[in-house]
Order: sequence, then structure tokens, then C-alpha cells
Amino acid sequence: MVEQRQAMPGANCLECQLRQRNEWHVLTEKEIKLLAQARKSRRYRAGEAIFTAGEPSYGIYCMVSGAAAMRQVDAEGNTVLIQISYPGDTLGYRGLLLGERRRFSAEALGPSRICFIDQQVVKMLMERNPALGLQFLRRINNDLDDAHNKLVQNATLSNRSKFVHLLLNLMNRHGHPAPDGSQVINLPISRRDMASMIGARHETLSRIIGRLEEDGVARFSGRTVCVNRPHSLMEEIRFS
Amino acid sequence: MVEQRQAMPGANCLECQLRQRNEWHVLTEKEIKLLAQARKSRRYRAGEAIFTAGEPSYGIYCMVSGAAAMRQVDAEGNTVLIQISYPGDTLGYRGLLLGERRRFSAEALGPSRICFIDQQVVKMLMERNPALGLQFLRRINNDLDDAHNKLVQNATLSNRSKFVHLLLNLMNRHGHPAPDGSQVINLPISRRDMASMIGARHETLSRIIGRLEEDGVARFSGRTVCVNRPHSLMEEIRFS
DNA sequence: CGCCAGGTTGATTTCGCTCAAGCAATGTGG
DNA sequence: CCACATTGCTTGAGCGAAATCAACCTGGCG
Repeated sequence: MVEQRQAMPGANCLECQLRQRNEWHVLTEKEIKLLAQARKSRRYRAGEAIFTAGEPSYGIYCMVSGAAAMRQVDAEGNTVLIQISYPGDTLGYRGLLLGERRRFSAEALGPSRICFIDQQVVKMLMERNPALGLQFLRRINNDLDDAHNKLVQNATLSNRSKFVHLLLNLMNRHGHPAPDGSQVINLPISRRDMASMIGARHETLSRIIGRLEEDGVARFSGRTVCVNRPHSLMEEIRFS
Repeated sequence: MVEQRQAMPGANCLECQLRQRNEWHVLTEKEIKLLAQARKSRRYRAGEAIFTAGEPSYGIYCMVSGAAAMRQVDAEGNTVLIQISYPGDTLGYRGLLLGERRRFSAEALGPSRICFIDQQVVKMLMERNPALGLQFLRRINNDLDDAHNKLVQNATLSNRSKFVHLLLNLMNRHGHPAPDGSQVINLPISRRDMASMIGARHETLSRIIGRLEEDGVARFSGRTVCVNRPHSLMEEIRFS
């Protein structure tokens, strides 16, 4: 019975293995119980919205399984994929901590399970345990660092280089090693989204993919990618 | 005597008018006295380094007068100007709060006066007054928002549009209205730096400036810009 | 079955980068 | 004071990369 609960993340915060790897690991057992009592877990279908830009922040979300995309839309209606969140990641802490409206949208990329924790509960926990606030600070700091690194990437690299960088990141998350030493990736997002992530048109990305196949770097088929020699990707980003 | 101290920012935190507009305004009078006792004020010459990427974080800095540039350097040695800081802004809080090394460099853009507050003092103040930590959280959150907005800008806009956006931002900070309704800007940074901010080569920026002059939008002469009709700039960024 | 979103491919044009030369302002050592 | 290097900026020519416009394919899905 106990084993069963441990094997089912999202059922109870106390036994949730993911907690060890995110902001909540600084909480005491008593505080965790409060968290477990207040959190609501629910499933999302692929493409379902978690929250939308402009709406108030009611609380924060904790990814249990699946993946989620954060999208930002600019004045002209262009939508850009900012980040992908994975199990253990906390979502929507920004608007919450400041009591602001959502500045971007979040959407489930596939079937996902996500816990929701109400604003009041988070505030209460942060007052009881100041280390929690520091954890969020650390988290937001890393996000800012990522954003700055992407800024210099966008400023200096070619579209091809940017895409290779993206592909390497996706490989780290979604890659499975094949017996012959190659890596097989199941892409969680569409090509349009990948194009938006590197700031290119989707037609351009299509051509870049074609050239990568010509050069024997990788083979693309739908959302499945096979990177022949992962090292060749690493080397590619050394030049330009 | 008291008036004289009020008229001289950087001499004493208690009378510093800038404090009303930054993170420190949540401190009690007693805490401000601690701050005033610990802070060291000093002048910087134009171009002088405040801190450099890779070095440890000894404390944080508070701009009193002048302006400072935050620069990030990527693997290829390209340097990108990330942000400009102005009087009242706090500098270098990121590395400090996490006890990390500096991830970017900061440098005075002109003759500036900047206060330094030691790491230990900040930690002590944050423990005494939890609201201070929340202020830094708010600050870092806004920075992250700026970075995300720049990301979608870089992804979707042309170099010309990006430069017009930059010019509008600089106008808000450095513009002076002329009697004929035009705005005169004294640029704080070189064209190379402006080019890096929009992710373009400096030659390209030079051509963009030429085209803006052809179109009668603005006149450039050294570091002085005259925007004929500020409204025309606003309108320009509506299309494309 | 037709419709539609997502993806590919082609033709054409525009934009921005590279390489290169030249120029003005500033600094420097003799 | 001059010859000289240095730095920041501009301008030109040529080229390559990427955007645009368009046609077409493909696999769901009502």
C-alpha cells in the first residue's frame, strides 16, 4: 500500500519523489502536510491550457508528469515559445509572488498531471519558512540567466547554430541512446514551435533540417529524430 | 547644512532621495543607519570597470549618479550590452544573493558615483527585514520580464524596428524636448554597443541610421540625436 | 468525402553580413 | 610641432542567408 503511493507521484506530496529536486525540499514534514492537504492534482489533455496571458494569478502549479510549454505573444500576434517545463518544475510562480496578472500562457504539450497550490497557501508557507522564498529567488535567477544567454545567442549565432543548440537541449531531455551509439529523440513540440524558439520562419527551419540530413548529421521523420553521432553536433557549435 | 546634505546624494543614505525609488525604501530608520554606516561611496571615471565576469561577488552596488552598462561575453568573444543602469538602480544583486561568481561585467558609462554595500551587511539586513528580500524578488522579476520581451522582439522584428524601439527607450531616459516639439537625445553609448543591443553588426546599424535620416525621422550627429517628430517613431513600430 | 493544420519545396526578393577602404578625432612618442 | 598609430564611424561592393509568396503534399478528423 505504501509502496503503491510512492510509485504514484501526484497522489501525495509527502511521498512525491519529485519534491527532492525542486523548491519544496526545504519544507519541514509538518509544512509538507499542509501542502499536501491544500494541493489539487488534475490531468490535462494534450494542448489543454493551464493558464492564459492576462488572467489573474490564482496560485502556482507543480508538474508531476508530462510537459508544458510557456508561450508569449507580442503585439503583432506572433507567438513565441519561451520555455518547456518538466516534472518537478514549478510553474507560474512569477505572477503569483507579485500578485500580478499572467504575462504569458502555459499549455500542456501532451497528457500531463499537474498539481495546483492556492495563492494563500504559498504565502502562508513562505511566511512560516523563509528558505522557501530564497528557493524561488534561486529559481528565478536561473531563469534570468537562461534568458540572457539566449539573448546573446540570438544576437550572434546563425539560425543553423541556434537550431543545433536547441536540438542538443532537447536531446538531453528526450533522447534515448540506441545500440549503435546514436541518439533517438521524440520531439515534444511542432516544427513551428521550434522555429519560433530560434526566431526563424517555419519554412527556414524546414530547409535547415533538410541540410542537416544532407550533411548526415541527423535523420528527421515526423517528431522522431535520430542523431547519428552526437559528438558531431557538439563539434558543429564550436565554429560560428 | 542639512539642505546641503540633502542636495548631495551618496553622502548619506538617510537623506538620499533615490532611496525612495528603489529596494531600500522598505527599511526602517534604524536599518538605514546600519546601511549608511556600512556603505562606501566612490567615484568612477568613464569606462572604469565596476566588476568583471568571473570574479566573486563581494557585495552589491547602488547607482548614485551617472550610468553603468552590463555586458555579457559569449564563447566566441562577442560582447553584448544587456542593460543600462541609472541612479537609484541596484547593481549586482544576482550573484550576491546566490553567493555565485559574477556572470557579467559592469562598467561606468560616464563619470559616476556608486555606493558599495558589503555582502555581510546585505545578508544581515535581509534577515532583519524580510520585506527587503521580496523587493529584490520583485526587481529580478521585472528584469526577467524585460529579457523575455527582448527575446520575442529579437525573434520577430527587423533590425530597423528593433533599433527604433531602442531609440524610444533611450529617448525616455535621455531625451530633452526642444522648443519646436522635437526631442534631442544625448546617447550614453557608442554605436557599436547599440548595434550589439539589437543583435546587428555596427556597419548595419550605420546604414539603418542613414536610412532613418533619409526618411526624415531623425538626424544623427556624433552622440547627439534629434528626433523630428517623436510621434512618427511611435507610428513606425506599429507596422512590421 | 472534403476540409484543415502541419509540413515540405520552389522561385524570387530583401535583408543583413563580410570584407575592404577611407575618414575624422584623439592620443602618443620623438 | 609633426609623424604615426588607434579608435569609432561611414560607405561601397558582393554574396549568402533568410523572408516572402506560393503551390503542393500528407495525415487526421468531422
